[in-house]
Amino acid sequence: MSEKNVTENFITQIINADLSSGKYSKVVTRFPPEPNGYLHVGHAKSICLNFGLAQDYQSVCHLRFDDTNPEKESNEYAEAIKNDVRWLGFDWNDKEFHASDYFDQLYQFAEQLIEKKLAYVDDQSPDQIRKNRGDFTTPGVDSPCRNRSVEENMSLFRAMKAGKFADGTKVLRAKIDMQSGNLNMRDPVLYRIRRLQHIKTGDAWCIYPMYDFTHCISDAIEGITHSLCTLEFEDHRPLYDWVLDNVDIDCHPQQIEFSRLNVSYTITSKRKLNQLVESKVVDGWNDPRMSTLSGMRRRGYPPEAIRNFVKDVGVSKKESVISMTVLEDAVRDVLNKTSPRVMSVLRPLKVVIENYPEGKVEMLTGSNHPQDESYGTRKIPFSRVIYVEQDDYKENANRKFFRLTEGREVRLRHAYYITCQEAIKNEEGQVIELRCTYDPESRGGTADGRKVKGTIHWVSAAHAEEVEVRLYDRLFNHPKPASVDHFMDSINQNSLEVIPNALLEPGITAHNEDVVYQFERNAYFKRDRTYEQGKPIFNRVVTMRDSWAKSELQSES
RNA sequence: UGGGAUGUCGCCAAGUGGCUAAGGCACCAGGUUUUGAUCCUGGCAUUCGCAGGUUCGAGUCCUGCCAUCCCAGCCA
Repeated sequence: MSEKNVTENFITQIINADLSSGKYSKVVTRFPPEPNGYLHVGHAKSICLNFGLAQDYQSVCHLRFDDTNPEKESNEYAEAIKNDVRWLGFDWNDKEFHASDYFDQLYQFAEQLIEKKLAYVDDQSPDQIRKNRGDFTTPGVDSPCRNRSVEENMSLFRAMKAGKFADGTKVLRAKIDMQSGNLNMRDPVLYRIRRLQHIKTGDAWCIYPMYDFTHCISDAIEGITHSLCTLEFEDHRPLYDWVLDNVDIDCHPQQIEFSRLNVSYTITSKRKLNQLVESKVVDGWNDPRMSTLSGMRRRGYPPEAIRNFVKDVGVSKKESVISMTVLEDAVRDVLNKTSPRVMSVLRPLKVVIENYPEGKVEMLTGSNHPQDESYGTRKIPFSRVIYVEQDDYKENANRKFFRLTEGREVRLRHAYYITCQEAIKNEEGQVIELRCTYDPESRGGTADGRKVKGTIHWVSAAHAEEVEVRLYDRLFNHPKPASVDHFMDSINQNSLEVIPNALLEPGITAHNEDVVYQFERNAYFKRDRTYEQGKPIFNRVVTMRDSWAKSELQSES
């Protein structure tokens, strides 16, 4: 991968052309969330694009809160958004702005439009406005208020601002074209009356500007060069340009649309995400299964992995759904390089090593990372009674099974060769214990040139720590849950499996509480810091590739 | 049926008329390995939504058709 944050795409081509033609000498971008919810993967694409572009062009990206609708906005969301952007690895320095910073200027520009006979106050009800807008095949009908005089419009608009009218009784509209094929151009509403506390301006205003009027002007005021947004705003671009063309401002940013990021088996709609939270299907907005940045953070996804993922996926105008495997691969790629290795047995099966002295404890040395010596080594206690994974024993196993079965010898990771002598069953016929013997000469290497196919992990019974482990799987069964009629019906009922008493080698939970570990031969896990009572909890970040399990699955079917 | 957009391998995505259509993920086959992980090697679109046309030459240009997505908030 190149050192660039953003790989070449149609937007960088536009920027390069603008730079070489001399249209701009620097680029300024912006990430403009409305503080009315939590950020999710989809936002990650916009963040990485806008901030990444700014870095690539030695420039700046503004963080601008699009706070023009006090109805759903809160400071709590704004703080969470800032936290998430920082976590993702980006910084806006002192370039934090709010659309509300421009309310005065916006108001002046609105009066300008009135003076230019390009805006008017409309008395129609929302219902009448909707009816008169027409539809795809029917042209709109001019409002009876459309030809009010400049003076009348001005005094009416000032009266709106002064709070002389009730909420919803009047709006300021742009006078464009009620016949336009683009419904956004059929005299769009510019200002509405709404008596609500605003997170920044309190009750200073009772009229609030609409997105289409605010966004372009905010961009222009801040000197944004390239205003990047998602595809659904394509139809708004003519209006974006109309406003800037008709208002006295000497900056005209270019709006460029790209396709949203959709990931298979996930949902990013704010409404639906909220439904998951409200119905308690998940454990809050930061549930490790959520597509929110806070969820991915809690899950243990490294921010670098998300950045790499977004970069891998690219930027285009094609509507797409990226397979979750691409995200998982990006997560594994980072984790493989950065996670210390550790041994943990999730589903324990007792093993007694008959020829190992009772009461003896050896401290064996294990490397913390097989490919990176800088991670060092650690001491792991070994004794007569250990636990291995239930899956690592199979009765009457064939030659392809490299693990334990009667008479077969395997390597215990970082320890000795053991041979399974006997499996002890309970009354129901389940194997509850293995009797094995070990080869004292086999510690640390092949003693006599004997090779074993399998190496399995283990923990010493007397030393292991009990931990709770949570195994997460995709939240939905359907690859495009957003496309089904009732998305709640496609929820994967097995998206969380709790293992209350897994066993972890000692010495791990006492320190480095936020590192992601690889439980060898198993998966990556990160300590859940939202629960502090009781035994330590580990969330599974992502599984490892498992070609054995895959081939087993195939041979079954 | 109005307006706006998009169609290149299972999923993304390069390609801007001229060598045999990049790359990643997935998948398949081997090799290394004290993780059936990692790593390494090889395979994986005679063809670019379809049909015509222009051209010595077209995924790239033209015409027509088809498919999909977005738009009728005083949301963003």
